[in-house]
Amino acid sequence: MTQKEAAKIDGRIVRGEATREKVLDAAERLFADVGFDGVSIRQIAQEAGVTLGMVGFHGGSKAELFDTIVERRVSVLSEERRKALAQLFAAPPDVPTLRDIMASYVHPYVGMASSGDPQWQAYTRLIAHLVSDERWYPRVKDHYDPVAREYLEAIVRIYPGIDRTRLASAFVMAVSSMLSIVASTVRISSLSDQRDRMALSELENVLIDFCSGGIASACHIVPQ
Amino acid sequence: MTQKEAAKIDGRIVRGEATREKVLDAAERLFADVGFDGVSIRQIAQEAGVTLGMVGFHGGSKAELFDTIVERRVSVLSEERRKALAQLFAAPPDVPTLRDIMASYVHPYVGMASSGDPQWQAYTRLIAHLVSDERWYPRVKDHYDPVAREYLEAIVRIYPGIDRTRLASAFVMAVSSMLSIVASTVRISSLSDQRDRMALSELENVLIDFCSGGIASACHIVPQ
DNA sequence: GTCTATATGTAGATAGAC
DNA sequence: GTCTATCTACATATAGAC
Repeated sequence: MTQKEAAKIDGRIVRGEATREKVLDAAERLFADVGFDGVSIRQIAQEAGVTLGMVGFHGGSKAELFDTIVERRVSVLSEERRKALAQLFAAPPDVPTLRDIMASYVHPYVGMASSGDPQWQAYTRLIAHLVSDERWYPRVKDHYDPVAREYLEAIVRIYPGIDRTRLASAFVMAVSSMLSIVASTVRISSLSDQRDRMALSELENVLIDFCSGGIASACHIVPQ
Repeated sequence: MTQKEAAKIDGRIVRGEATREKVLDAAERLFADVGFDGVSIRQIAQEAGVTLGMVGFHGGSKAELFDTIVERRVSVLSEERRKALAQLFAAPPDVPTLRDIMASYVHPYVGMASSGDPQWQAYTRLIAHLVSDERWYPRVKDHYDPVAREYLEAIVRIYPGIDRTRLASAFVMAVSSMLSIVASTVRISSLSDQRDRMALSELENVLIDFCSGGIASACHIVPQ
């Protein structure tokens, strides 16, 4: 019996899924605003429009709830990036530039943030909290590291003589600036009108120039 | 009557100052580890080795305590940066490079972090939390913005035709990467031995290359 | 699946003795 | 200046009725 058939038969299951999503979405928004410790489960319940018990039932403990929220976004983003990177190397005669590679890393993230989906916007703010959090950073790091390593190797393929230690450090710096600028831009634009969504798209080019130029400079490479 | 004379006459005043410092230092370390909401006043009291009432007496409310901790570092750092920037422009025939300017912004911060003072190390981790925090960021922003503006104007003086909007964005990106990389490096090295303190000094050059190269690239400038 | 009620602990802040 | 004791509110988590 498929899930869909089950949903047909028993209305409570679909209602349950809807409730679960309301809980996760509300928690994502609140965690994004004030971080893990700044939010109470009661606030999440109120934001989601459900009772306190429902948060525990669908989300488990507060920490489990947080983990769930992070994990459901990671795979989507990693998939986008892998596809973008593969596409760059798909046409053998054309060698992608460092800027191309960084653009393919940055663009999916900015794309999610500027898609208009308030949940993805919340997620970018949530992630920005995590990079300075000793408790959660190791976990998200494990999720994002595999793809980041693929990007480092792609850069090494183009610049075989590159200093790998410097490259790794510079890449972390680039990611930090991306997370921070997107989160703060989203934070500002989510308070105002449509016009500001353009700002993020324009900022994307500045960000990509900054990241690729910064890495090139840090690794003593002549971008070409 | 000077404070010192008062201290001589009444021993409680010096003891009180010492207690106050213990409270502020302990709070700084704990806020750095887990952020504002992750710490209880009781934990601060225990870390400082004082009673709960003492934290309230010397630190005021939790928010006031936090403000005090941030403010006592800002002036020191801003002073260092202003001195460094003025020195760059002190010898009129020599025009400082963009890299020189960014180095004079980054170096004081890295210097405090790598000085070995655990309180300055804690502060760098604390600041890293704030940039993604809606409640505190506006306040520290007000503290740091004046000096940042002086740096932007210094860069404009060297590159009069520069795109100021791009420059401002790129500068924020550079600062973000600095805050993040210093905090995470300090976090790692504070758990291990002296040898790792070298790492931050070496990383400083990579960071300065990254920031200046990134800004140059984002502003379509040819660094020279 | 959903709700109410509650068990159990901890939060920030302060009053009052010394 | 310092300590103890306590007020009031809110936290997480779950048991049990529906």
